[in-house]
Amino acid sequence: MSVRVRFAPSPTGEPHIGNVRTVVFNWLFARKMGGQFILRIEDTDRVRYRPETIPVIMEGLRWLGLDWDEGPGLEELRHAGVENAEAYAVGGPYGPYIQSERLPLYKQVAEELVAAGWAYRCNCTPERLEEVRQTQRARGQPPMYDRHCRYRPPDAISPDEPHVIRLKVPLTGRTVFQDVIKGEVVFENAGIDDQVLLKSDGFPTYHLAVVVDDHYMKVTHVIRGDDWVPSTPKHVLLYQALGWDLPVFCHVPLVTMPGGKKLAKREGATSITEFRKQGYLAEALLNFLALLGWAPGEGETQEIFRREELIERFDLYRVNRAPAAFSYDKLDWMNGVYIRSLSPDELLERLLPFWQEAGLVPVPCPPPTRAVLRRIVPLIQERIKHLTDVVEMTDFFFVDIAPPSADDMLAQGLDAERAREVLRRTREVLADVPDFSEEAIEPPLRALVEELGLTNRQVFGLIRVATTGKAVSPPLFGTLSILGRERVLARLEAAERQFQP
RNA sequence: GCCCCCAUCGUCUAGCCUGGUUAGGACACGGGCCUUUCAAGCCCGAAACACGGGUUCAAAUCCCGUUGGGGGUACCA
Repeated sequence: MSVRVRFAPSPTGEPHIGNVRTVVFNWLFARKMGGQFILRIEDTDRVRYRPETIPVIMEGLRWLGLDWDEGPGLEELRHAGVENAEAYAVGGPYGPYIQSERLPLYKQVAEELVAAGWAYRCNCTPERLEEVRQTQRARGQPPMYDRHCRYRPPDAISPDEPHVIRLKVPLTGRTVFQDVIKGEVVFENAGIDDQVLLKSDGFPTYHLAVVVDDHYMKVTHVIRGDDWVPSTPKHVLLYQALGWDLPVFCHVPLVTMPGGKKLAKREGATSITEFRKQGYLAEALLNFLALLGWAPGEGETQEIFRREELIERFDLYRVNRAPAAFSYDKLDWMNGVYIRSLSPDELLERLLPFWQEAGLVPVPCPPPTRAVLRRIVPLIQERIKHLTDVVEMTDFFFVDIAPPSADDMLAQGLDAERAREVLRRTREVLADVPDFSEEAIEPPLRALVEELGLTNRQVFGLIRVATTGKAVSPPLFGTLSILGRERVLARLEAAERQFQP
């Protein structure tokens, strides 16, 4: 039987990076096993529901290269109010893939459970429930539903009045399940709450919906975050009540923030959209995420794995049991590695939107500008860790700079008189070179250093500040060449004027 | 509180299952080389088996406990 796994986000916002890592494991496992990866939208929480996040979630997955074999089709996406639904519709033989489109199914299963004595109706008010919990807490007891309605006559609550349906958890015994990375996990039934399966608004809770859908969608491996472990016995009970085969459970450890603390906005990106905006490459993020909690083992020290290599080597059974802290440092390094591995043309394509976003390059990019960009790229390729870094590093190519302060230009220890001389002589030399190519510029400039009896650092440093306005810039000769004679001479002159009394 | 999970350098990890390693790699960090700045690259360095008991000739590896961390405890997922 073919492996079938799923990612089932709740459209209440963008999944945080820990969830995304879990998706990566699901996807990798499906691809590795030649199985199917299913996308299912779990929109059963009507209070927090935000339909506009559905396409955002899908865009994120696509950007990362995590394609799904089955998922919401055209009609369901339109029902959900997704604009441009055609762009996202995939469909599949076990749809619908949006839970709000499957309500009758959940209702039917819940009623079957009631009829079979595995569930019961409950019309306790939220107020009563809260009261019960309060007193339990006060007594130091675990807060659980007190099963008030469980012991009322079956016809005490009419199917027509508002009520919920709860799972009738066995009072004794234990529920056991096997987990791919944890092994056997045991729960005492006495500690398991009579979970609500069907809410009073007719929507199922996660617990009912996930079991029903995973069953009917023929999901073979439930790979999800560790936080679901305590709910799993409820699901197991449901499978048993329904007489359905259990899927293989695999609870992967959670991802924490660098400090080891819970994932939270604040410091750094937490969603795919944010990483994308901050100039990370999809292939770098994928590589990084795959290695967060998983390693090929067997003494392997390689860390850079292309998508195909990840698929080939990924092993669900080797996923680490301990939680992993997200490391922006390591991601940044890896992003740099991927940036450096790109061809200059490819890098240019990736960089273009960031230059445009910053307003440095027009949209669309005119061919002559593109030619200039193509010359800039090799100069900055090994100097950026994020695509966004290019903006600050190259802005002086596109906009006029203010003449640098005298202080900035004297940072290399020259006095004003000397600095003026250097700038003047540089201007003379550069005015004379036959063409403004890097090759034509470098030798006379080096000769000038000799002539003035100064160091490379002193002379080139000054020229750098004068022409780019920065103490740190791409390599000088290439930079000057791209800037062009006219602008270089003008900036040198402006810089020189800074020393006029 | 109760339940569940987890524990190797600061971080990600290899090693653990099938006890015997100078406990390996990477990021970050420190130093050096290269060098027009910054990077990149190369070399070197510092850095870990949480603690306590067992079992054993031998424990990072197996068992128990402690501590610590995380998760769950909703008509959220």
